[in-house]
Amino acid sequence: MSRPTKQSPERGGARSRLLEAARDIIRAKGFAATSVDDLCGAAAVTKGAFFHHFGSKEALGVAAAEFWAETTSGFFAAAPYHEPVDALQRVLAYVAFRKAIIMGDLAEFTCLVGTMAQEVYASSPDIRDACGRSIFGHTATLEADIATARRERGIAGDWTAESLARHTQAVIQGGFVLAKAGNDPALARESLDHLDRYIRHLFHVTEEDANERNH
Amino acid sequence: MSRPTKQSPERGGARSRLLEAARDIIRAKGFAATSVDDLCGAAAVTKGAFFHHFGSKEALGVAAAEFWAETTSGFFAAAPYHEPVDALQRVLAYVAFRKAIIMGDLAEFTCLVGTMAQEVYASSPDIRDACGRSIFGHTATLEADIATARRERGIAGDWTAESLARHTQAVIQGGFVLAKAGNDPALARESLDHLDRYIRHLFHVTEEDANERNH
DNA sequence: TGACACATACCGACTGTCTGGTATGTTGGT
DNA sequence: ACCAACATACCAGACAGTCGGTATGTGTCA
Repeated sequence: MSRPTKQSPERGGARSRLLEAARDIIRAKGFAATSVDDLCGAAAVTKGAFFHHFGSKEALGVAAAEFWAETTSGFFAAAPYHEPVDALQRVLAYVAFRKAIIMGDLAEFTCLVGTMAQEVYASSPDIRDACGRSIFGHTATLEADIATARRERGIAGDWTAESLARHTQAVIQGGFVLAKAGNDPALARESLDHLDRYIRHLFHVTEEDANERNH
Repeated sequence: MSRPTKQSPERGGARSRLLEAARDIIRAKGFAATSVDDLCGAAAVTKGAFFHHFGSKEALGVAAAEFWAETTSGFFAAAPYHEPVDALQRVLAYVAFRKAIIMGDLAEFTCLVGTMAQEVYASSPDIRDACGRSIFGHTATLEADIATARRERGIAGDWTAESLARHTQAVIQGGFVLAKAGNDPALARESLDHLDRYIRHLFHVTEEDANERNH
C-alpha cells in the first residue's frame, strides 16, 4: 500500500505553488484583500505549510515581489525584441512588445509589483522596496539600449537614458491604471502608441526611415 | 450644564468628516486595509453614524470617489492654468501645474481614485466605475483645450485630442506608481517633463517660441 | 548495508483579535 | 410629535498566526 512517493503534489512544491497563487490572486484582488487562506486554498496547501515557508503574510509579499522579478526578467530576456542589431530598433521593439502582450484578462497582463507598491507603499516598506527593486531593475535593462542608441545616433537633448527608461515604465504603469479604471485593455495600448511617437521624436526618426537602417 | 449646542463636532458633519477621513486614510493604506473603525476613529464618529450615512463599506468607497471627483474638479476649475488665452499654453500650463503640486508627502498629492481603481477593479465594479467616472471626467476637461489648440494651430497627426488627454492622465498616474515604488516624489515630476516635451513636439513648438505668442 | 540522528516539508485543529454589519436606543431641531 | 442624526451594545464570521504532531528525505558511522 505505502509507496515511496505517495504525496499527490510532489514534495517541495508548496512554496512555488504559493508564490504562483500569490502572483495571480494578488493581481486580481490586491494584497490586503488576499487572505492567507485564499492562497492556501488556491495552492492546495495548509496553513502549516504556508507558515513553514513564510514567516508572515508580509514576508510572502516580499517573496512574491522577488519571484515576480525573477520570472519577468527571464521572460523579457528571452523575448524577441532584443533581435535588432540597431539599438534604437530594440528600444522601439520593446515598446511594441509591451503593447503586444496586453491581451486577455486585466489580471493576466498587469504588473504585480506596480499594484502592490501602490497599495502598501506606506504600510509595508519591505514589500515596497522589493517592488521598487523589481521595477527599477527592469528599467535598467532598457536603459542600456537607450544609452547605446543615443550614442550611436549622436542625439542631444536635456534628458537622460535613465529618465527615459523610467518614463517608459511610468507610461506602462499608468496605462494599467487607466485600463483598470475604464475596464478596457485598449486604454493601456493607447498610451504606448504615444510613447512610441515620443521616442521616435527624441531620436529624430522621420516617416521615411521608420523601418530599417539609419545614417 | 446642558447648553443648546453641546456636541463638540457640530451636528450634521459626520458624513463629510467621514469622507475626508476616507480620502486621507485610503490614500495612505488602501481601501481594503482601511477598516470602518479606522474611519470612525479619524472622523470622531461612531459606527452607528457610519452605517446611518453609508449602507456598507463599499457604498462609502463609491461616495469617496464621487467626493473626490467633486472636490478635485472644483480645485482644478479654480486653478490658474486656465489663464492663458492661447489654448496650447493652457495645456502646457496644466502639465506644469500638475508638476508643481507634486510636493510634500506621497499620500497628500497622489490620486485617491487611481489608487482605489487599481486595487478594487475586479472585486468591486461599483467603486471601479465611480473611480473611472472621476478620472475620465477630468480628462474631458483637458480634452477641450487640446482640441481647441489643435484646431487653432492646424495640427495633423494620427492621434486624437481624447487619446492625448488620456495619455496625459496615464503619465500622471504612472508617475505616482513609480514615486511610491521608489519612495521619491521626484520620480513623478520627471515623467511630466517628458510629457511636456512630447506635447511641444506634437504642436511643433520650437525652442524660440517656447514662451509667448504663436503664428 | 543498515540503523540511528537529524532536518525539512507538511498537516490541521486551535486561539485571540478584528472585521463589517445590526438592533436598539437617545438627542435635538422644527 | 416626528424624523434625521447620531450613540451604545452587541454579534457571527473571518482574520493572521500558533502549536503539537507526522511523514519523508539525508548525512554518518559502524
